[in-house]
Amino acid sequence: MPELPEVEVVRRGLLGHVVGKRIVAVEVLHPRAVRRQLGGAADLIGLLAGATVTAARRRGKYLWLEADPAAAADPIAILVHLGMSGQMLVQSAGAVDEKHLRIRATLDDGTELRFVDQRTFGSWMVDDIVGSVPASIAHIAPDPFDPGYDQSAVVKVLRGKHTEIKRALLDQTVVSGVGNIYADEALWRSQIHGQRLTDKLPVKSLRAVLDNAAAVMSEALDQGGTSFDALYVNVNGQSGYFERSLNAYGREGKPCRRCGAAMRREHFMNRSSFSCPRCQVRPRF
DNA sequence: TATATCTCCTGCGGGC
DNA sequence: TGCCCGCAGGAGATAT
Repeated sequence: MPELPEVEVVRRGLLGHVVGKRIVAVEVLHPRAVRRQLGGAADLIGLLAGATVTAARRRGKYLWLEADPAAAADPIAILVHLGMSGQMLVQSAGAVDEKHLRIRATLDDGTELRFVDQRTFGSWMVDDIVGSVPASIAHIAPDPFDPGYDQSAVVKVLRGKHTEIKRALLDQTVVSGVGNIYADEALWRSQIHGQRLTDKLPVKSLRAVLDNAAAVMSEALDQGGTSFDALYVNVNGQSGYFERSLNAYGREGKPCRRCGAAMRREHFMNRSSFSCPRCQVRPRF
């Protein structure tokens, strides 16, 4: 599942393959892939035709390509969210279409930028850039690798909330980039159960969770991201290796790598959470 | 206003 | 073999 490290791997790939290229044509093969575009597929196609990509940027799990439109105007952002299964692939013209190909952008060097998305949670949209980010993600908080990230400010927000720490970690308006996998990893490293309340946790613990979230995502990035199957790949279709380094996620019943206790799995927010019953004591309410 | 829950979607695996 | 069901989960919409 693409979280910050996986999106960053994709962004870096796009830097080398797409930036500097002009979009010759765009084809939308599934309406859900452009559901965030107010004018629909025709609008997106019209805005992108002839645009030249000038940069590839990211905030949290959102990725965008900055582009100069064909008609003289302000730069636009091609805002991309990979959802659960989105892939941005650079393919040569004539390559066989992927089964779940949703959008095809043909570039002026003959290659194609393809958006492939099995579960259709991902999307593309064209957006205005306000300040330094697309307008529609202005509410998304900086991620731990953003120059504008301020851990003290995040701790202050957490202390002002009355909610569970894992829920807060997944709230992209508090700190962005963290998803279910890295939230579990950060909490395991911090020896804190995800149901502990943010306003009851000491500042030291909140800082530790945020530090560990940044550390685990940094390590994952170094290994090309986390892949469990073919649903996450870089622009060349290759998978990352961080899955081998996970200490919590997906390890139900296996011994905790710190104390040896059997790892548990709990249902939380309609998804699974993995933790150590000995190192991460569940709070009593 | 803040927090919690529901919904969208597809493919896979397990059970019958 | 084929059908049904649960599961995976990001984020916006809706409910409390």
